[in-house]
Amino acid sequence: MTRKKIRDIRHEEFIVAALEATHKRGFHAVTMSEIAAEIGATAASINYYFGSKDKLMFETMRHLLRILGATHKQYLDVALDPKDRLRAIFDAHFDPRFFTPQHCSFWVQFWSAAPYSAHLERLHRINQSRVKSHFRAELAPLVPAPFRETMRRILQSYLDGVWLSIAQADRDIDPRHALQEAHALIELVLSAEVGRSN
Amino acid sequence: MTRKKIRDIRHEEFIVAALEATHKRGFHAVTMSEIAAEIGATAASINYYFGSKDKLMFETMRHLLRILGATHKQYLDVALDPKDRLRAIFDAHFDPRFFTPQHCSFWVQFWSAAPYSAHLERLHRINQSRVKSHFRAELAPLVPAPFRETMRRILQSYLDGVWLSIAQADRDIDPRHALQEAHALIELVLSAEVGRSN
DNA sequence: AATCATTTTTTAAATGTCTATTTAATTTTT
DNA sequence: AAAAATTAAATAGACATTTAAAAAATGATT
Repeated sequence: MTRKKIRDIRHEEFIVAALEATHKRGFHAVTMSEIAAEIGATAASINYYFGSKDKLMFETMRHLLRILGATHKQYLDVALDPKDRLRAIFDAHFDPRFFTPQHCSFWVQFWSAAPYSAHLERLHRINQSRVKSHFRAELAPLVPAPFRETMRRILQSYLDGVWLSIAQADRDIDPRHALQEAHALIELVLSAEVGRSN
Repeated sequence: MTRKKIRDIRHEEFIVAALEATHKRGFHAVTMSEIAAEIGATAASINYYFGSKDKLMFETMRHLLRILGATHKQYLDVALDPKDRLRAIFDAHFDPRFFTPQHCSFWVQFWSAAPYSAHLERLHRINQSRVKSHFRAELAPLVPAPFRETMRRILQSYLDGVWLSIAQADRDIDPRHALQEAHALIELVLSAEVGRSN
């Protein structure tokens, strides 16, 4: 077995700490010391490993995006038909491993911070177009071209909106319920009578 | 004519300044000086009129909520049937007076800041339940009870999601297009075949 | 109209706090 | 012994808020 390097262990620990501390205190309000305290370390060691607070936040976000991508891939691998593939996007976003208050909080704060940081914005844009092109590809065999973009934007806005509402609600959320509702929306979109838009 | 008090003039000026400056720099990054500079004033005068930065932000948010409420009322007043009344919620949110990059930015940042400020959270909760109960009331005559809550959450999440995407996109947005798409979603929701909700 | 006292508005500068980052030394691991 | 990891303390900059004084407006009285 490849013995884990301390560097890698700390990287992961601090990222988890950043998620937790940010959830508690907010993206901007959270301090280096608070994050470090989360794992009984000291602020200086964050800089030793990450270089700066911004870089830690950046890496934390990348971490979330990697999980999301990998989870999505898993669902795609077992999808049997076009509808399954479309569902896979929601399945990934609403996967219990991913769909936690901590993650939703961080995600929403990332959204609101992205327009003001070149690095975060780049990350955001990359993910946004990734999701967009997946939606497009999966909708292609299911929805006729003239309505496809409208349906895509509806689905994508809905997806973002749900995350937002989770980040706000402090009560615990049931991923299965969110997923069920997303599937209901998919049915709705796919059952749309062609010819009556607006 | 009631001559406007200086106090009222400044109140409005600073709120507009806060919206503009926050749009440029972000909710947390923006400084008192930047806001004041927006109207050629000085940071100290903000405190003279508002007491603190937090209070200015609070008042700015209240200002947005007042506009939203009033606009909604206008649309309700001319609504002829239940569907119009449902549309009125979207009409208000997507009204050109309201649906600007500045407003969307501020709104999204408010969302992400609310969980960490008792005052902002209260404001947020009030608005959230206001919108929620309007949706419920307007959907009542249009959608049978078993599906109503699901449909409401879909519509409401979609609404929030659109705002989010506007705050991100720096390109200008066409309110009419957003509205058209919202109306398409309403049609979709109302045309749902009862009995097939996955 | 003009003066002047009073109140309102505005500002420059001072204050004090908070916090990311750096540094230099210490502890732990290899 | 050398390298890696960790920390306490120092540094430095940013910024909201306070303070005390100046400037502008107000209005009553000549």
